[in-house]
Amino acid sequence: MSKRRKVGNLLAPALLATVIQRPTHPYEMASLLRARGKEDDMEIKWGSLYTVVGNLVKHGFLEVADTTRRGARPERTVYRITDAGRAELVDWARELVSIPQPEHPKFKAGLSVLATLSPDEATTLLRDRLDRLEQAIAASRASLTRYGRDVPRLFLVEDEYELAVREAEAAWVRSLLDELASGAFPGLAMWRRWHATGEIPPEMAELAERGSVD
Amino acid sequence: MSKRRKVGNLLAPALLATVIQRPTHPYEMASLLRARGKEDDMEIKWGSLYTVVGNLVKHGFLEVADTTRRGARPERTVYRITDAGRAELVDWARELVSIPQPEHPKFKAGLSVLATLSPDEATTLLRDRLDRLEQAIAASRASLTRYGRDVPRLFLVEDEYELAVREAEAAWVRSLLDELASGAFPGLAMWRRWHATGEIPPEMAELAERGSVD
DNA sequence: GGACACATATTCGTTCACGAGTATTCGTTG
DNA sequence: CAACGAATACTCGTGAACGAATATGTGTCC
Repeated sequence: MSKRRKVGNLLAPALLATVIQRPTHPYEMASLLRARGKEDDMEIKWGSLYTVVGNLVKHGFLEVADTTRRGARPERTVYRITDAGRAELVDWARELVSIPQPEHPKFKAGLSVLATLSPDEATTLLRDRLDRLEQAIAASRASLTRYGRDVPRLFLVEDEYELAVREAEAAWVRSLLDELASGAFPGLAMWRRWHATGEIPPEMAELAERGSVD
Repeated sequence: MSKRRKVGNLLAPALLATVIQRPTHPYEMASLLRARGKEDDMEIKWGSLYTVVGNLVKHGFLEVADTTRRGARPERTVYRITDAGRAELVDWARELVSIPQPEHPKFKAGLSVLATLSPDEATTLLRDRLDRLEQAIAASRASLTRYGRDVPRLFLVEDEYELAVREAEAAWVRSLLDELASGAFPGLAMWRRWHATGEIPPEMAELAERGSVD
């Protein structure tokens, strides 16, 4: 499938896209990213920053342009992008945009063990999530409007995308909650009985053994 | 925020949820998960499986129940869940369900470097993505209907969730494509000119320096 | 009946991500 | 003008994640 990259960390394309504008030192790359509101995108980890820059250099995507010192502060190494780096950035961008990848959000992991909770508790927790989601959505919408005033739309698409996805999630949770509240959720009675008595319902017994070894 | 777990890997709750049914050896945990169609959820990595089980043991969430051998095959170690393990599973499930976490899908990383591509190429690539998304959605829908025949809805919620999110993504991409095709996308002319001439448009010059150091 | 693919079951070594620490300087507030 | 918090700039060690290798068992197709 998608050929495996020499440098795999998703911080890398963001860094390349920063350095492509002009040579920079690592700390400034992070600072520029942050100023553009990508902190949420990338959650910049200081530990990774220097490792990733190092790897980019090792594979010829960046090269040292200069080293300077201001006062007694640690020395700065300023990096410049190479032709290979430009090529890698464009190629990677193409791949990221055009090929949907299976994602593994935490919520999915949570849903896949939802059965460990009782239906009543699940309902309460889902309601909590919905509240939090709605708050996050409102905040995100507000911040988009604010940024929208002086940042071109082109640099806000990721945030618009995220907002759209979060809204879809909220809608889905809402509809699940409806089914749980109204009792329309199929198998709800079984689920409830199972948690009340602790007995594995016959409908599930055979199911649980699927994939056994031996 | 969410207190940091002794064992952080999201494979862990899935494993605990498997072992809670009856004692099992690692390979069988994976095999059971796979049979339940969680392979996509978790993308089981053989390398991680044994590390994670080991860590679960180290922190007292699992304990050795038995070791057996069949023929000349490697020895199996069968694990059993502990009370601490049960508590951890439930607590973790609660957290995963009720607290939305910032996610970092690859597409978002792609969108955040979308400007490195020309508007025309971006359009083509987004169309590719939409095609692939639609195929994935159709496949996912088909598999849900098939499973739905004999697996209770409760064990398919993650897949329903994923489907809903993918559909939202497709809708969002579609609407972005419309704006690009019709020319309604704000700043499209600027974006196009910039890629044609290579000159940084004045609207962006000041923007690009935001967050500079010094 | 022999060959080949697929399943069983795990170990090991390497790479990589990242948290936490460090040391200086700047800006601000009382 | 002193003091303190924030920003600057990076280093290092730990531990987790994973790829790849290993080796036998089992089913099946001709």
